[in-house]
Amino acid sequence: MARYGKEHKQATRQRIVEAAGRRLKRDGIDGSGISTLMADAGLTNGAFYAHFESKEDLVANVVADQLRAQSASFSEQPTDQAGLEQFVRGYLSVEHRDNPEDGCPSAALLDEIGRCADATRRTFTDGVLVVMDDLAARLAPDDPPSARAKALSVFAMMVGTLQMSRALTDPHLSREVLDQGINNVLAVLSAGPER
Amino acid sequence: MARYGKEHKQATRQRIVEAAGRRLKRDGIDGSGISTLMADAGLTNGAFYAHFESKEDLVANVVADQLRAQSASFSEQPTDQAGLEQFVRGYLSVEHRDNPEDGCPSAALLDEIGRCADATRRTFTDGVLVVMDDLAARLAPDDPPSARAKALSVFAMMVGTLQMSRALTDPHLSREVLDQGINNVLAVLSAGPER
DNA sequence: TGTACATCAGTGAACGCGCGTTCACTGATGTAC
DNA sequence: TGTACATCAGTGAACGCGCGTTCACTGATGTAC
Repeated sequence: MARYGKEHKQATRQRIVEAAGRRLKRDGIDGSGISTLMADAGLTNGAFYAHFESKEDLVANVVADQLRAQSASFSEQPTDQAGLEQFVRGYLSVEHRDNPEDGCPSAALLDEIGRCADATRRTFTDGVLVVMDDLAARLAPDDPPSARAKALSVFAMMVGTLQMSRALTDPHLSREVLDQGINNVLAVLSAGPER
Repeated sequence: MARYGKEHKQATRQRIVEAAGRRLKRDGIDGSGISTLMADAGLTNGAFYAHFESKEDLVANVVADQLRAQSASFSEQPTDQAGLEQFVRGYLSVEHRDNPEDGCPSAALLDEIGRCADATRRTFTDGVLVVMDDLAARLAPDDPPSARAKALSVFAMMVGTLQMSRALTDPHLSREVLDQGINNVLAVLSAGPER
C-alpha cells in the first residue's frame, strides 16, 4: 500500500478533494459526512486525517480547488461577445440546473459558504477574485478594475438565478426564470461600463 | 398548562414557526437541531411532535410563513418608481447583509431549499408565486404575466447578490457587490417590459 | 540474489456527542355533581 | 361553594443512529547488508 514517491499521497489527496467537490455540491456541506466523502474517493474514514486537519480544512480546500477549476474553464471560453453570450446560456441552462455535482460551486453552496468559518470564506473570496480579475482583464483590457466589479455583480446574479431555478418545482416557471435571467444578464452586460 | 381554548395551541405553534424562521435563517436547515429550535420558542424538545409531523414538516411551514411575511411587507411598500428603488436599496443593504435572521428567507436558504424534499420545494414555489403575482399586479397592472417573469428573475438576482455579499470576507468588495447590484437591478427594472 | 528491517498510506474499531424521534408521565385547567 | 375527575399541552429521559475525530494496527513497498 505504501512507500510510493511523495507524488502518490498528493494524488490521493487530490482524488479526495475532487470527489468531495462533487458530493458537497450535490448534498451540501452539512449534508455530507466524512465516511461518505472518503468512500467516494475509494478510501475508509480513518485515512481522512492523514490528509486534512478537519472537515472545515477539507471544505476550504474543496472551495479553492473548485474555483481553480472554474477559472481554468473560463479561460478556455472565447472572449468575444458571442463567446460571452454562449457562456451565459450554458450557465443558465437546464443541464447546469439539473447537474449541480458537475456545476458551479457557488450556485450549489453560496449560502452555506456564507455561514462557514472565516478561513473558508477568505479562501472563497480569494478564489472568486482570481476568477473575476481574469474575466475582467479579458472583458475590458482598458479598465479592468471597474469591469471586475461588474463581472462579480453579474456572476452573483447568475448564481441566484440558477439557485432559484433549482428550488422551483414547476418546470415551466423554472425555465422562465432561466430564460428571463439570460435576457437580463445579457442586457446588463451589453450596457456600457459607465453604469 | 393545558385546557386553554384551541387558540392557545395555535399561538404556541406560531411561536415555534416564527422562532424557527430566525434560527434557520441564521444557522441553516441542517445546522439547526430540534432541541435548539424548541428552546428558542421557550419549550422542550418533547413537545415538538405535538405540533409537527417531522422536522421536514416544520421547515415547510417555516418557508410558507416566511414568504407570507415577505408578501405582507411588500404590500406595504409604495408602488411607484421611487418606492421600488427604495425597496431595492433596502434589500441590497449592509443592514440586510449583516442580519440574515431578520431578512429574506430565500437569501438565507435558497440552495438548501433546492436540496429539500419535493413537498417543501412545492411550498416554496407556491409562496414565491404569491409574492410575485402580487408584485407583478402592482408593477404592471396592464400585463401581469410578463411582469411576473421579470419580477421573479430580478428577485433571484437580488438573492444571489445578497448571498455573495455575505460570503465575501473583504468589506470593500462586499460593498462593491451590493452597490453594483443596485445599479444593475435598477437598470433591468427601468428597461421596458419588451425585454 | 536473498533476507531483515524501516517506512508510512491506509484500515477499521472505537470515542463522546448531538441528531431526529418516541413515549410514559406531569400538572394546571375547565367541567360535573 | 367544594370536591373529583377528564383533558391535554408540555416535560424530560431514552431510543438507535451517524456525526467528526482518534488511534493501535496492517501490510506492501524500498532500502541495507
